[in-house]
Amino acid sequence: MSTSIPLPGLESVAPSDPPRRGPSRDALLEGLNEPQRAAVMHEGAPLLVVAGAGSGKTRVLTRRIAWLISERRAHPGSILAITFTNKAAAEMKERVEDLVGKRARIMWVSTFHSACVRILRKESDKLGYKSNFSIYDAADQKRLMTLVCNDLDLDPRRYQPGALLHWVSNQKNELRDPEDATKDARNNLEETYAAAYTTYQRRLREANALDFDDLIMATVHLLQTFPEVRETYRRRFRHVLVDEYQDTNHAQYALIHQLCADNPEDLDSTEERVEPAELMVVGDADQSIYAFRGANIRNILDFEQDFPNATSILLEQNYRSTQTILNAANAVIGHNKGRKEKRLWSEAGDGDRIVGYVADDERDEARFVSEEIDTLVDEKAARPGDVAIFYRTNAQSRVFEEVFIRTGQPYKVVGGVRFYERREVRDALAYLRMLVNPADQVSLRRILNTPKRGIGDRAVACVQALADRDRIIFWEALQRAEDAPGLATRSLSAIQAFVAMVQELQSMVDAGERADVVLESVLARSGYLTSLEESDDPQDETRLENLAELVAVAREFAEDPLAGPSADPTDVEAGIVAPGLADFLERVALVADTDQIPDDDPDDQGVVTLMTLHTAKGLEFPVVFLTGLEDGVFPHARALGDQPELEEERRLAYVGVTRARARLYISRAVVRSAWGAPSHNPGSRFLDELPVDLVDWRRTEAAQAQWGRPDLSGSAGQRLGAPTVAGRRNFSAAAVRADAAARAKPAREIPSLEPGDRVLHDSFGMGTVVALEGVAEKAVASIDFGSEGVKRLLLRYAPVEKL
DNA sequence: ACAAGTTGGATTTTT
DNA sequence: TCCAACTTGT
Repeated sequence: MSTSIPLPGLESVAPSDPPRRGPSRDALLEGLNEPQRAAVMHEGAPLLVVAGAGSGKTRVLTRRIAWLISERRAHPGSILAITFTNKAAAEMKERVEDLVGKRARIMWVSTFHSACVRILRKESDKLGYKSNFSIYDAADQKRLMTLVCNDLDLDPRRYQPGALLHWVSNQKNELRDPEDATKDARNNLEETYAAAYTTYQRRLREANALDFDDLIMATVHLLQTFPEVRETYRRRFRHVLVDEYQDTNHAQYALIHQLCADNPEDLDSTEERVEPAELMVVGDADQSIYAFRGANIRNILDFEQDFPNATSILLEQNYRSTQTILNAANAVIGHNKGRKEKRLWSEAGDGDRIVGYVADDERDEARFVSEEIDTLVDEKAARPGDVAIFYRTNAQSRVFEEVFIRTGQPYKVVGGVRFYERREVRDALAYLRMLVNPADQVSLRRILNTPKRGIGDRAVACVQALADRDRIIFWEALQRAEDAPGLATRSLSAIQAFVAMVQELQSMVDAGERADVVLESVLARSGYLTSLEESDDPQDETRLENLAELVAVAREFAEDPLAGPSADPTDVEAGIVAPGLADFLERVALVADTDQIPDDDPDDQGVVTLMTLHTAKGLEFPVVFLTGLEDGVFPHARALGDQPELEEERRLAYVGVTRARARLYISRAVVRSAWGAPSHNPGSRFLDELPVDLVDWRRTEAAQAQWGRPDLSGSAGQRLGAPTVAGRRNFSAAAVRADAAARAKPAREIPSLEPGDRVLHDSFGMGTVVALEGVAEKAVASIDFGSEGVKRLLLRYAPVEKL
């Protein structure tokens, strides 16, 4: 392929010499402000770019990479750029390619996870994995952890797989392996958790599988344990750039540190010491909204301590929004403590005031939004495609969808149930994964009896017993099922038919058959398609469509190897590897939905976009509706009593506000039905943090009160008063009544509690109330359950009984 | 072995 | 309210 990689022999053919083929110096700096230029041109010491919302950080990143290549003669292969999403990676790559041409293709522009997988596939044997390892996502993890809980005979009420996994994830993010966790367990609970972690990890290894967190942790361990491997990559990557640095966790920080720090302490052979790579990280602490997933905001706040002699550059000029919107954002985020001061400003002028609306209930809120969109469109002030509606939780999208369906307004919901999480898609992928990696027990077990082929629990138990007895993996035991004691003849023949089918499919894979071809065979041979076609369930028709879609995705992949960010273009261009089934699976595991990524699709100009605030990060819209601004909804109820969590909610509000270019609407509902029962919500505290003169309130609570307050004198009022009165004296009667109510209806009376009260919880046992917050429906109690720890429980639902 | 019924649980989620 | 995971019944 005739690329622009400088090859001495070919240079004379092209009259223009290679460096000049790139953009000129001036072109690379054109349209950048002073600090942006400084960031692009910076040389040497580690650099932190604090990039406020809309301050052009992607621009800085892409221009800098282009600058490194064309002005500083960096080899594109020596550049490692890390982003958080594949979409961002693809976009960055494309933009750099636009600037410097095809040679940009051999850069590593990828997510942390993709980069780690690429390293691990090469080096997996050093860690005792085979290079065809599976990558487990959240659903696989949960399944595996459920198996572990069964193994260990853990009471599923006290030890939920979800909670265990969360804990394990935290351990991995902190780079703590099962031994560390076991060693440091300080009580019964932690010992059990550590035991679960140990078993979970053992089973992952047996399945030749790594979960998402492992990908990072294993890579760090690899670099720490094998200095020669680390030096290879340190020599290779001369420039490392990290986007969204505020969202990195400790393991990711350690990875960067391994690659870029000046003094990896554990490196003793000084002779081979390589100069550290040049590091630039870009981020905004105010947009850190993933702490709940292990992101550590300290990484960015402490950058200058972590990397001595680091410099930082602050980007405060915003190119997206009006000053009114920025003032609102600045005011809200200013309420967070301990942040580095940063004030966004814009040359765009003040623009329109923010429009506020207090609705009677969530339907009224949706109606308001819908009518307002109509007005904007009628006045030609905006197209529907310019409009986005944000909410805190996915469940809130429903009302908007209902209204839009009624009014005929086209819309799309981004997020929610994702393509790769659909049952049929997961089933199909499980087939493919077990073909590539038969040790992958989670996948194998998933499809063993899907569609139904008469291999039930009983049969599985017999085979498992054989596997345990002879210390072989489950798949091997299946192949020798005739040796399994106690297996019914019928089950045996079903298993043998299954094994024969799998072996036949495996031979296709071994022959290097394309992913789409294998997939189609799987669907046909397994009887999966037939079972869906024969079903009367109307849902199964959609399932068939989804599978057809999956086949199409596989076909596209098989025919377009370069499209995959995880494919190594160096190898592909050299013709070393053709993308196979394993590559397809890797791509599917690491790349989130392609079909739900919102971009500037011209078809979507007539379509309103709905999404959660988290999904909105990184996007921008001319018109934004920020809805559900109620204490308990946004900020979320679980954050109300917790300062750090409340600050994260506030950052979320900051993210939401700063998505808007020209027009921002904020709204809330006085009454909102959640899970059936209506509840009366006070306005979000974030509303009070907005300067009053910025908001034009179209309707206020006082105004809506005049229309009659249907709910206040009735049930809501009683709910407020009753528990307090019922408390103390009459508690047993109250408890009985609450119990009866709980049985009859999901909504039940709330036990009235005070700090110091003893309570009994269905699963946590005895506890002592330590704190209370919120009233009525939203009353939340912090209860100390001794060895179970302190839990925060929403009393409306928590199964607690006052003693 | 599987289908139907019951219960409990319920943020956000780039990978 | 709504969905998924369990239990029960055939």
